[in-house]
Amino acid sequence: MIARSDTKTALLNSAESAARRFGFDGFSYADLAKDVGIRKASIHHHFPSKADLSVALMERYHRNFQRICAEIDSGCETGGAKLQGLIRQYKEGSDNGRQLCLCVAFSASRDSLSPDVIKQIGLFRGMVTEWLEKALEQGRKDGSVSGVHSPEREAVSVLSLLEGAQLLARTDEDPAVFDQAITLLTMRICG
Amino acid sequence: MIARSDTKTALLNSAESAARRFGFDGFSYADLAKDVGIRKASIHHHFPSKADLSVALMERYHRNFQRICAEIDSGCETGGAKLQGLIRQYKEGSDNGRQLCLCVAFSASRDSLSPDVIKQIGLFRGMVTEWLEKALEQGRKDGSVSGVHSPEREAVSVLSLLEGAQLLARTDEDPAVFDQAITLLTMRICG
DNA sequence: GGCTGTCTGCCTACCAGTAGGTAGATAAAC
DNA sequence: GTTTATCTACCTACTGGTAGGCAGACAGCC
Repeated sequence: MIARSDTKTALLNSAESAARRFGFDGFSYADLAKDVGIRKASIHHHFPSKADLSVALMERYHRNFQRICAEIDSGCETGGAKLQGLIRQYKEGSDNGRQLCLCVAFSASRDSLSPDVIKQIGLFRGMVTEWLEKALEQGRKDGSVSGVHSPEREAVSVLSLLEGAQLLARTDEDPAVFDQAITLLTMRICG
Repeated sequence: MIARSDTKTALLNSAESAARRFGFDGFSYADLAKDVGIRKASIHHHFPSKADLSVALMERYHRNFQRICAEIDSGCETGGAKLQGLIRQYKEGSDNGRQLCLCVAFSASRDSLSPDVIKQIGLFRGMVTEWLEKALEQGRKDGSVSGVHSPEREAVSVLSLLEGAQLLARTDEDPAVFDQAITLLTMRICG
């Protein structure tokens, strides 16, 4: 049994890529079917509804991102270095302005989403915000981030800046715009 | 002739509201027709295609926003006060987290958009960025904004923060999230 | 004044294509 | 012999868009 459910993974991969490029309303089961190479109806076997698929998408995205955050933690000494690590992640995630973070893509179509997906977006943001708060706190203590007053409030603000930067870079499909857009953050990272 | 084209305005109003709530792919001609009270086909008389409608939407949005910026300019003394004015505008524009700036809503669906609309988004952002650059420059000179080093780079970053803040506030439909999300900016406005 | 042609704004009726989703069959795997 | 993964064939609802008609306003002209 090489792959109990390669198809399921292939569907998630295809759906994630499509959602991040076209948004929640911008891709269909027919698109996925063509991409993965099975019939449209067969997708319903793996994900009964588009809402189920979206939730599964967010859950996987959440897990992956959590793992990446842990890797940054273990690979970086200072709070500033950790912030740099997350910035790199968001920049790479935007694929040179060709796509968005999944929760940015979903947020924009909020009112087309199922309540479960909205809940997942909240959980994801909560996880990232908590991580950012710790990194900022550490950066304040070790002097690698300047001007930190309220790690809690600023964590939300940093996330907001990163998501906004992806959005701006997306319009021009230009990674340089991303770098410029996060100036308010980078100018404060010392080490 | 009370109204040569009230219908056209009504269509633009309905479409703007829908686009900002559901995104570009989240509203249809049928929705607009029902909302405005004419038949779906009649919309094509005013806007031959959805691309035409979207361009008209962005143009009107651009003009309105430009007027608002001018009003802020004439009503505020310091650079910091002008920034506060723009922040208020973005917060009010998000209608307590129930909708987004039109160009945020459109950006997320970029690959479903016509090239003309993408161009319009660029023009809008250029206009706001230029305005922000002047406000930051002024704030540096009059001391109402602290830590300004490169008004040009930081202008893009401020816009990115404002758009990101709308996005975050949207998920929870909570205006308090917006306030928290712009901390990186407000902590630097002195007067 | 009345006549005529044009323009505006809307209508009904329709198109091909696509959306997400369902029913039921089939064949292989455990 | 049930479970798993897929298929064909279909459904209803809706997508943006088109064709053609029609009532009223508005001009210029006699």
